[in-house]
Amino acid sequence: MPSKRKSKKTRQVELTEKIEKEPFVTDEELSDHFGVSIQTIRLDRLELGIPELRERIKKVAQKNYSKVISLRETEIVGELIDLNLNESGISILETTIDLAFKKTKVIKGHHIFSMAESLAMAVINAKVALTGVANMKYRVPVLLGQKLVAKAEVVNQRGNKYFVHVKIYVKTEQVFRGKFILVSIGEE
Amino acid sequence: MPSKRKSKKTRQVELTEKIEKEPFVTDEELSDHFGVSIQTIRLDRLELGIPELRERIKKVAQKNYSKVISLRETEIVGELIDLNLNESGISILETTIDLAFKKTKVIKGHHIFSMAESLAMAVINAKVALTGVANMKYRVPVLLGQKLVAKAEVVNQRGNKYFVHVKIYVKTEQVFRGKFILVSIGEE
DNA sequence: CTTAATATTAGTATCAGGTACTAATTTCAG
DNA sequence: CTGAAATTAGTACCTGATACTAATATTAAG
Repeated sequence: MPSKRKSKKTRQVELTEKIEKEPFVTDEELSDHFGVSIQTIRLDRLELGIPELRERIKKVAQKNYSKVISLRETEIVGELIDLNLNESGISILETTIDLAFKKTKVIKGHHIFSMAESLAMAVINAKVALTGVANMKYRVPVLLGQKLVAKAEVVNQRGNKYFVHVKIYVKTEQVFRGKFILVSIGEE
Repeated sequence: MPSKRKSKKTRQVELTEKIEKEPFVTDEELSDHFGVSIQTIRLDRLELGIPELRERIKKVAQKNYSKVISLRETEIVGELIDLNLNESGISILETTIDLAFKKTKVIKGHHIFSMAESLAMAVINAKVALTGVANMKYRVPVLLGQKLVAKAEVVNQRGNKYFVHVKIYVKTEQVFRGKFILVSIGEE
């Protein structure tokens, strides 16, 4: 007869899932939920290498805090690895689960777009640049785990308008191309 | 002679700013930084109504945790207010400071793009849709505070390919148009 | 049934980063 | 010089833990 109380293994699997889903749960709540003592929960966490509540909260906070910074402060998606102002630039982006559709593992289009747009803006030597017009094509879907390399070239400049072409590759295959017209904004 | 140590008022202003910028700082670090005792820091926080470190971390975590959910779970940017599957859809988006360049108050292009893309996907009656090709134009910059109305129309369907036009307006002025080709993905 | 191994529970000391409170000391302005 | 404001000190207590020891319960095997 299987005991009412679940086996250690089952409990640990469920515990992992539960904490994954609800990172803000305390050991005490877990102990209630699984009907075991708090010490058992702690032994489980120890065995499974799951950090304590406060550490989990901190992780969530820091992860998203830095994400906010990387999107809002630096305003560039991906890592800038080469830059010749007003000429060209290269950035790379390791695609993570964050950027993909959960079911298909296909990277969402707007992240690819953001990568291209932010690189285009980075190569322009102006305090603030604004996407005026973008004409773009996605060619093949990008899958989770693929490393994206974006190359931007300034092809023309007229007054405060810059024409920038951005191509994104996975290895040698082009997965995206876009033409950006960026307008630099004065200090007024 | 102005004293080396800043006045209470100055300290409290700087303290507020510092915690605003670095929410992960402890009272002890603050006490070092300002050259006052830890008790003074605590009195300051009490007077200013600034919660303790752990509460601050929790807030950051919860705020961003829910943001992540709203972006990853619902997977639609803006609020869907009308939907005729495989025909048309309308969504609205109130532009907030989050979406804008801090200096110019111009809404970043990729948010507008995301709004259009996600609406285009929403109107397709398929489990998962993927942006295959998008051809788009930004027409006028969108400013912080303007309400965006996106209208999507399915103009054609061939097999698993859907052709969707999305136009985004501020009041009666069109600010964006895009043609999306979406490909529905099977269950395999 | 007994025994050994495994799993669980109990209990204690300790920690970080605080709150809440009381009291002493320092600073400064009038 | 004096009194109010500001600062510092110190204590007890809180939560959600870790780290560790020890006792008890459960289970599986012989």
